[in-house]
Amino acid sequence: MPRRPAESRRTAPPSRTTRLYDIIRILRDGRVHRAEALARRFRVSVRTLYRDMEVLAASGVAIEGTRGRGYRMTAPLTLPPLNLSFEELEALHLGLAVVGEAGDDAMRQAAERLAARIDAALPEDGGQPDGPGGLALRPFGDAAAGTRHVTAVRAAIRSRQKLRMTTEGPARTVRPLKLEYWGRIWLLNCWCETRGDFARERLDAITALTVLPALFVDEPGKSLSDLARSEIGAAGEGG
Amino acid sequence: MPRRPAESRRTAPPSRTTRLYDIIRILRDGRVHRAEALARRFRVSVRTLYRDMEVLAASGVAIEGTRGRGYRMTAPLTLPPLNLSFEELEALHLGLAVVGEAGDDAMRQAAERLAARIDAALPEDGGQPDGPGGLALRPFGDAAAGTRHVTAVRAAIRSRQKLRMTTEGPARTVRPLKLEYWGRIWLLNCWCETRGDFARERLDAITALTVLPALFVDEPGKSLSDLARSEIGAAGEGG
DNA sequence: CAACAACTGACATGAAACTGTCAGGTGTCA
DNA sequence: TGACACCTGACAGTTTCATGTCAGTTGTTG
Repeated sequence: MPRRPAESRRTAPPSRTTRLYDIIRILRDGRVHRAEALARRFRVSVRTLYRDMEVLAASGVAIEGTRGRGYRMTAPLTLPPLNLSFEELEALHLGLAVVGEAGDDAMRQAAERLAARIDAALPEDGGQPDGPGGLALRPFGDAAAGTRHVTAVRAAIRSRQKLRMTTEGPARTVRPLKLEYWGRIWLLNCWCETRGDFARERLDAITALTVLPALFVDEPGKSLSDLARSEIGAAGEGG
Repeated sequence: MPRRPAESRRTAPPSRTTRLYDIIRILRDGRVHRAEALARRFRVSVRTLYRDMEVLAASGVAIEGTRGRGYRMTAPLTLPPLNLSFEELEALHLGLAVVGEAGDDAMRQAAERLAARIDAALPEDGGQPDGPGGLALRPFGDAAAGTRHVTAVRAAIRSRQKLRMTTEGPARTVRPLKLEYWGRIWLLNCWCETRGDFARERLDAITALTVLPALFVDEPGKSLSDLARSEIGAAGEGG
């Protein structure tokens, strides 16, 4: 059967794809729509309209149908498929983790929901997701535990407040100097008052953290620039 | 023509959808692959392989083909289409704005790039995007300006540090009490020492902000609970 | 400049998808 | 409890899509 030229689509019944997009546009008004009315509007059977709704739902469009009532869209915003570098994924994850800790209730819940859904959308085994469009990558996992303290630590660095922290040993008092980020792991560089030496602590290993009211000032041999010098010395020796 | 039962797919040539997913899996190694080799591997013609690449690219998969060389994937991570509530979009945007301000250089750049691309992916006019899967909604706009001070203000609230701020009048010293979030606008509820009264300031209106070392304690009539009582009183009178 | 490999349109064929019809089941609401 | 409207499987007929073939174009690299 010879294919109709594209311009005849204006008078031909619309393709299924076109109809699906049009259904989305209509539903975006947030109102309830009955399948029979939509079917009539697109001049298809109600069975076809039910098939359409099934396909849209399977494609990830947030549609909900209720017996005795009709269809409505539950999330009117849709991001298209996004290709991310690893850095962008980390930024996305970190940003949602920060909002998940620091935002007000509604914002925190929204951030947590979104992070969970992004996590679910990126399964670890690379398996094919149920619906079309998805791709498999790696999960967010427990990285939120590592970001839990970022906000507090960063603020303490800025306001030069000492920290009392526990990792696996006894609690220690430290002067937080700088944060580093190594792909999913945050490292705190600090002067440890308890041990009298510089230390590097992974934030995800901190089990208890208290921001102390005590402030600190730079002292010779214990500042960020001293840390940098000791690193340069160590790097020089190492080769 | 009777439809083959699903289980016979295991011995039948794979469906196009399966092949497309398999192509993505292969390309994810980051290496260059020639179309002829992929075609041989999937036992299809090279023309079909070229059609597949066109469909994958149109679906948002980050593939690039170079004449004389082959195909490779340029962004190995892909988020599928995500349906977002307005709150989730705000959380996403806020999270990226925070990382864009607070992250280290690589993280900040990644956050800014991603926010820009999300912004671009949600055009204002609600038009149908070029490829399948995407939907149009509203742009991010300039909300980052309003989030610039969130981190500092929140930390000041927690550590009970006074703030010196300028909006459109002269600089004022305030005691930050609580932050509220009203869909893209952050409001700071505070006791204004300069004016001797409670005040509500929009964070995006703050042009200069300094976190003072001075701390404050609750005083009768000037605390968060006093603010709540004054709000209840006003609400009671109003209706 | 030649080799390499991406890239594209047109056509015919067979397979797959879409559609309407039919019959029947199910949850919500007043 | 009845009205309402969602929901689903099976079947047959129609339409669309995927594919291979063919011929030709184009950009990159050494």
